[in-house]
Amino acid sequence: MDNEQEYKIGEFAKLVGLSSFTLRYYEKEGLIKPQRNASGLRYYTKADIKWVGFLLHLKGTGMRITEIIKYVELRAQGDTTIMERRELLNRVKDNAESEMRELQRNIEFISHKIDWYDGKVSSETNEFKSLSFEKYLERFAIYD
Amino acid sequence: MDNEQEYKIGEFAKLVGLSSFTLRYYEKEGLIKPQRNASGLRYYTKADIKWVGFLLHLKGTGMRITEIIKYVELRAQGDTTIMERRELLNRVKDNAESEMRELQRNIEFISHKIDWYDGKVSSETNEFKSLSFEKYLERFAIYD
DNA sequence: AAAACACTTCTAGTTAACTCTAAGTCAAGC
DNA sequence: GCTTGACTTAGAGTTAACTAGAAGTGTTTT
Repeated sequence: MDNEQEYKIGEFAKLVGLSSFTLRYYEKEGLIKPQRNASGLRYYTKADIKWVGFLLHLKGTGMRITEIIKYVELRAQGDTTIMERRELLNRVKDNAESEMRELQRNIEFISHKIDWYDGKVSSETNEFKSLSFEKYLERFAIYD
Repeated sequence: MDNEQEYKIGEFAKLVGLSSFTLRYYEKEGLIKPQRNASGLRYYTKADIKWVGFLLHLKGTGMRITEIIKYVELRAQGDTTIMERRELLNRVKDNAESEMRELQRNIEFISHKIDWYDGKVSSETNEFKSLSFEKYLERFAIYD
């Protein structure tokens, strides 16, 4: 098993889609701890690829870097913090889910607007009262 | 019909959930054009409530203010820009939808993690290889 | 041995969308 | 008539997460 492949910061950056700047920044913040070789150069492994993948998933749910740091610190404290970590993730998940419902509603709204542009919405099925909205826009258009 | 209710900026701000600062900022950017009374004070109407609602839906799909301004300008140019506006909204919608799929994936990931914390994921059904992830975290936890 | 890349610390700039202050005037509501 | 709120312009501050540059040294690759 040649599992012990090591990557220098530049290669690793390309691999995970982050810049070297960002990787050093994350390290300074405590999010990544690459190893060092005899000359002091950073080396990243396949485990780091997974870890960064995890980071990006957390970030993708809207979790702030400070929260991710908190998670990492809790993990470092061992098994006594398992419930706390679970609850942290649960809060993050709840937030992400309500963000998603919100996004869904906004997409629906904009879809109706597009349908209106396509002439697919008749005035009797027009939930969003586009016509009065358009009337507003007409007044709006008067100005400059 | 007492439809012609008018609101001063402070009232209106509370009504739509924005600050007076933000309303003046939006106005400066060209997103809102409230009317003025004889003394020069801004007055907002019910049409403005709808308009701000629309704005917030657009903003909620990730549309930038500069894009919303572009939309407003297109509308002011009249019916010849209808297709352009439709396509603008369509691009915004596509972006929002792919953002939503991304968010969905991230939520799924985090849900799996929570399940793992709950001990609900057995090692044979573990798609996300949490165990090796945890092994990584163990190594990670070595460092202070 | 030269080019390309990595190391350090420190510091400053970027971006979007606000958010607020100053300073002085004016209007509205009780 | 006093308090609260609105008006103006101009400009500074905030936030998060990068992003970059200087300046000088060391390492790796070709």
